[in-house]
Amino acid sequence: MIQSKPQTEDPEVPNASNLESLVGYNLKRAYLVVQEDFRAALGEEGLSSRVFAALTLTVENPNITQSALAKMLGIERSGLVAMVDFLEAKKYLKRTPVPGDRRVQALVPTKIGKAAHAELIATVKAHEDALFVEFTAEEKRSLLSLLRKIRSVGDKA
Amino acid sequence: MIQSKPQTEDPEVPNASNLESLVGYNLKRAYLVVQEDFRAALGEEGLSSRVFAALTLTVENPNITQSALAKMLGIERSGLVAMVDFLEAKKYLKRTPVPGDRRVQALVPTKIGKAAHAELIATVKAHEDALFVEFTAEEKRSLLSLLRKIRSVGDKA
DNA sequence: TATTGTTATACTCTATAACTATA
DNA sequence: TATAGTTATAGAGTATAACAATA
Repeated sequence: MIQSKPQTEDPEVPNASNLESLVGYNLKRAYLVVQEDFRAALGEEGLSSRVFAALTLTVENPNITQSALAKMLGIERSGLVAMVDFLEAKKYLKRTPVPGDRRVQALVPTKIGKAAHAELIATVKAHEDALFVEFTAEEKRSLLSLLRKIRSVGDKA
Repeated sequence: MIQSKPQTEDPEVPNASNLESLVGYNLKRAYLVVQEDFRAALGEEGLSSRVFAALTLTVENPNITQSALAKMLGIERSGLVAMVDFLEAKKYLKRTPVPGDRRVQALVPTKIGKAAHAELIATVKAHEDALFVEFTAEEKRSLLSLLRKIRSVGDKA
């Protein structure tokens, strides 16, 4: 007969839900915590984390194409259009014609965009430093390493 | 002057993007890998991870109220209505009146629901076992522990 | 007054498919 | 034929606000 009482395989968390032993569930819950703090740190008018990521990669890789950027972000190119529209409207980058292939629009960060990005990076790093203040350096290293390992599993699939 | 070349604070990943050193970015990317594999494991007609979580907590906590369930899942009670509708339509649970408080609809898992849940749990655990086959037991323990620690930080905020 | 479940509504993020202009 | 960017559209997931019934 099926027990209705909470079961667990994790002896360190007595009576925990089955969900507590699942990486997927814990990843989602943890992500939401960090995401919410990210939003709070950047404020009401702040960039979303996805637009921040797009700006970061553009500043780090000037003249990147939208297709290449979408690939780096792991999203479809169609999803990038509105983000690039937004960043261009803010004068953070320019769509720029590429000599030799008139299909391509390279993304070039502006001076304003680079300055804004430098400030944003500082703000975001401060938000994570504050949020993870109870984590040792070794714990943060370990966490990042394990998360990257999950991504590498996904790359093979 | 601001450098346009990729910067990093992580000496183990030379020339990595600033994004690689951010927990939030890595959490999201890792979550998407696991989420995609979850969907594939449960198939085209399978439950979504959120509905699976709702069913799991209902089976583990029979007679739970919708408000309590929403709180456990970390979502608004309005968001639960469609999920409970779906699970009730599948005959996995029943909305049941509670004597003494006619506002409340307790959620009671059916025999069908409990059996389906037992199978689902097995499928989901198999999907994670396969996905994390390259992870040592210690790595999985460490990962779960660190993710729970992030959640506990969120609880305080 | 407060709470439970509900509805209506809207917003974010994302994907798919089809279009255009090039190549 | 294939690719880059774009548009239109739709779906999942979630939140907010308001409501009726009940406490």
